[in-house]
Amino acid sequence: MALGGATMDERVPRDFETLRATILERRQSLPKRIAQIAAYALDNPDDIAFGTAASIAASAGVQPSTLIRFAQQLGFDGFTSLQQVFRERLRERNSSYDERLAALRAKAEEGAGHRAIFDGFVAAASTSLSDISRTLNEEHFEEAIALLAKAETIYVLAKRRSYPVASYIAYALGKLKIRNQLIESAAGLNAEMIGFATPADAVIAISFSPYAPATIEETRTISDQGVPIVAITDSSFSPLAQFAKVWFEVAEADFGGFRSLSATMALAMALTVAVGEKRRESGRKKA
Amino acid sequence: MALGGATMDERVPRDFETLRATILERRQSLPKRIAQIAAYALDNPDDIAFGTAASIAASAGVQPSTLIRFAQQLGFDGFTSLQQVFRERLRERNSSYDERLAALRAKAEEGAGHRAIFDGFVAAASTSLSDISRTLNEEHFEEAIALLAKAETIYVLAKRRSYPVASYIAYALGKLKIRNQLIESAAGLNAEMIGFATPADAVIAISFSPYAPATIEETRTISDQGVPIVAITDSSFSPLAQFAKVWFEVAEADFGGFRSLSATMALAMALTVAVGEKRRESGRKKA
DNA sequence: GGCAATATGAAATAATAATTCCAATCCATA
DNA sequence: TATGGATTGGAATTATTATTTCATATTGCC
Repeated sequence: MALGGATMDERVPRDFETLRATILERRQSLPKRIAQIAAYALDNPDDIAFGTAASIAASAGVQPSTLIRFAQQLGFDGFTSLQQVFRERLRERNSSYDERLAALRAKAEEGAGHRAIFDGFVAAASTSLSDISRTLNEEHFEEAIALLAKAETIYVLAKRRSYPVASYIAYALGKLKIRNQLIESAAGLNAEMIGFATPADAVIAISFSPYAPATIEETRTISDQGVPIVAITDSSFSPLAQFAKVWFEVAEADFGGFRSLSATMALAMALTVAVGEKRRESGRKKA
Repeated sequence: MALGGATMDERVPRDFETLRATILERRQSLPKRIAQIAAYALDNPDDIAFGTAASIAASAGVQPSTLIRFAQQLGFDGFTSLQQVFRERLRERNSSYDERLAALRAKAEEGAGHRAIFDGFVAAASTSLSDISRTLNEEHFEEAIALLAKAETIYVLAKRRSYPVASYIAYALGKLKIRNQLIESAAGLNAEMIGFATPADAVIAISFSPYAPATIEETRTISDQGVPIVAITDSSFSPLAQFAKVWFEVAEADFGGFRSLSATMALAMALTVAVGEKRRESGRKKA
């Protein structure tokens, strides 16, 4: 009996894109282990290009024979010829990458197409990141961590453009099992929520110009209750700064009227994880 | 008597640039055939990376044994270890940030202060950005824009980790006066909201592994209603991909267990703004 | 031009890696 | 729940590839 493999009409994918398309098309019908190696192949194409059948199989958690069966199902006569496709891809990419990049730059500069918009946002994000990594005040950073680490509940306060950052902070704090409360306006009960905060808690408030009046108001209120505040904002003249124990000035580059959030996000994540770390440490000390 | 090779003080070049320099420096003193293979190696580094000793030797017009002698003269113990340097070079071109990230991770793990955590998040974000800017499929990008631009209402669907992106998209679409609906679960009315979508609308669905079951379910439902879907996800094997008209694969680097969102954010913003642009264009044409 | 040291070619050998084969397991179907 | 077919794991086999060896050629030096 013939193997499924090389019947007459079978087209063997010669280039990576075709191969990729073929795999995706068939993935529903692939057996479990074969599907596993298929996913691994598309996710780590470089490993396929460089590894040996045994090493790749081990990384993907299957037997070498499965890897060969996978190749054969696709119409190749063995692993070696499948590997050629992955190698070819690397060669082509590297040889033409510089040229392609140059072409893209030229196109973007003459303002053609939507790619320029994408490149603009990527550039804005990169700029913001390198900016914040240069200017971050480490003392403030440590202070903020200390302040947040000893809070009973961390309140997270942000509206409009800053809201995505707040929701990611809330998500991350939750994952780290740190009690937190995101102040959202859905039910119009913000004032009540805020009322529960005490000086034993802490607040992360985020707001950029034009500052959402609600954020300012709520920050003022919560500050009056004696709750310490860590603020992330875009200028030392920000109305948030006056209420905050510690504040960070983050300059985000903008493109097409929308400012990047990447620097703020990076800072927010670093704060969150560092607070988690600090809590683990002091928890250990106490125990 | 010993071969010239491995005397005590000999430093074996570990990276391509050092190797290259070493070869150029010694080339005067190399015997004829060795010089021949040396020249070939520098001119066709990709061949060295992927070929077999026999095939390379044939292309360069020498014997395999010469190739091995060449490697040994440089201090390697054989062709195989020389070849590693050429392969490493190809890999590094793709991911030069990866090493830096790995180093930062190690540093953060051995408790080297909170600054390392911050640097880690910045590095993860930069890596993700440079990655997506290299791999974005422009055709898919244009398709997605076209599809979203002609939608009556754009539904935005994401949970948990992806939710911040969704909320930013909703914010930006609102600013651009594009009708949109963020599918949130607050009131438990998702099913009803989704029910309103028609084939004249469109969906942006975002989900990363581990895929929130609710997102998958809702995407399936809305897809069954014939609403075209643009998906942003992290692997072509993502369950979202099968429902989507167009999908983007975004590989976000992670740090401390939290993946960056910067690439996804940049893509999301670019999509949003490009859709706004496209609408203005076609609006003008009609008027 | 002769001698020694070095370099080269070609085939033999050793090492490594791909592939095949068969028994065990899983899965769907009656 | 029994049965047949497909799938999988793991070792045995085969193929490929790197390396070594040794005889031969070349080069530089006296």
